Amino acid sequence: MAEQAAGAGSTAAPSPPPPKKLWADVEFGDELEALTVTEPEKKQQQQEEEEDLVDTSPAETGGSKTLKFVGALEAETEIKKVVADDTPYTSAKSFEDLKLSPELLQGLYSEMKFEKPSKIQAETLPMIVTPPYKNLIAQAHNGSGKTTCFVLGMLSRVDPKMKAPQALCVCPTRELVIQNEEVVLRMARYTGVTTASTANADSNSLSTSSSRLGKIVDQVVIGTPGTLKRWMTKDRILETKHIKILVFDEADQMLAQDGFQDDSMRMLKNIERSHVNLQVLLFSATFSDQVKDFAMRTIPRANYIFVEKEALSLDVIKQYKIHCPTSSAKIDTLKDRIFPAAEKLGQSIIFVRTRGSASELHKRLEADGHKCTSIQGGLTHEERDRVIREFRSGRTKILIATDVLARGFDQAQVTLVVNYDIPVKNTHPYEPDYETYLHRIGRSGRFGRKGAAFNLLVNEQDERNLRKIERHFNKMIPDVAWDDDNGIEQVLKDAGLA
DNA sequence: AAAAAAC
Repeated sequence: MAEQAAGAGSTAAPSPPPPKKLWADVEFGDELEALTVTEPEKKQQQQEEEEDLVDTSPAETGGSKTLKFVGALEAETEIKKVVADDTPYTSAKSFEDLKLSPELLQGLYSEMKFEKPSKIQAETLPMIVTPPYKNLIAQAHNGSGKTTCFVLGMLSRVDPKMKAPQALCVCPTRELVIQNEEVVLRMARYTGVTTASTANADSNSLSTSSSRLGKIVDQVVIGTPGTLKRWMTKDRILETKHIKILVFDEADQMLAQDGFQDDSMRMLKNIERSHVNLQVLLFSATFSDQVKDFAMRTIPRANYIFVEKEALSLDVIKQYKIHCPTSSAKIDTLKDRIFPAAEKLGQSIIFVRTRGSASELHKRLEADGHKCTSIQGGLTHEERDRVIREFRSGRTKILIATDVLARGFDQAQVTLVVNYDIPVKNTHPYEPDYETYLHRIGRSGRFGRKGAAFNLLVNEQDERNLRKIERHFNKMIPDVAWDDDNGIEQVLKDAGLA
């Protein structure tokens, strides 16, 4: 792709080029998030009243130690918002409320086609863009518009005239880096802000980034932890002294001990050394209690927004379990029952546990004449990019993936997720991985669209793990018979998909 | 006893 050939240095967009279609004809769901306002009028009024109450209430004293509880904004979704001090925030009813630059507003309206802030945007954006630019830990449902929150946060704070990195966004996968960079580039279209990303750098095989480039002059830098760390330390091409805002996307994974905690902490410390008031933003759909504790200790004096875990398993995604007597019944169920129904619907992602099973399942399905592709971390970057490009364009309907794609991947056409393997932690014995489960099924049903998820169970351990998942989210997951194709058709009809 | 990044 042309933009990759440009390398890590500059994907500059000073004057608006003719609208270029990214990812072929596929739109990012983000475009829709601000348009879909499902919130009933009454509820919104109620919310505004609560906000007003908060804003007019006498300021409490006591400094940063006393957290002020703002209250459940919306009883049904159990959102808990707490501000770290007495800064009054009013939720943004329009993007104009945020005092953004005209260029940025133009990007929001004419490029992104946004009309008004989504719910999470209305709540978090004032916290992000209002001085004194406090830290924020924010949890919001899958597909509710988190990306826009932190991208707008970064863009509203950088100075296009200063040719140095001022905003840094760290993501867990290459695919997410690319996706987020696309959003930044589109939103920044009229601002003159440029971006650098680790994905551009390492897909270019001409040379390594360090030998080819001088210091990065782009205002917004997006990347995966390993390369970013190298850019800061060994290569010394990423200057951190002007960075004002640091974003962790999929923050719970970035801070998890078995995730990227070490890299993230090192980067944070590295940047903080030269910053008195670095603004740190954490965004994710999930925060396990353990990671939540760690995040709140690590990012002190932060505003935060959390959602009860029960409220996260969205009812828009219909979930089912299918008991399969044997492993071969599992693959038959996939081929003979699920695929015929799925192919009519849109696109599907089949999640498996290991790299090996991803390519093995891919081979077996292909040998049986099923058109599909697979992606996992063992592929080369070029192969990964190609697979994603084909899926984005709609040329492939069925994508087999490891958890490389479990989080953040935003493709509106995905209507069906299959957990060919139930997500488990790497513990003795396997425990279900609740967060990964939620992220996986959240690849479907983006922005209030319909979606369905099938869990294939083959042994007692699978059964146990799914029961635990049901209990954890306090959600009954109904059965479908493995050998009854009418059953699956019927269920998809119930889900509003067939 | 995995996956993600990257050495």
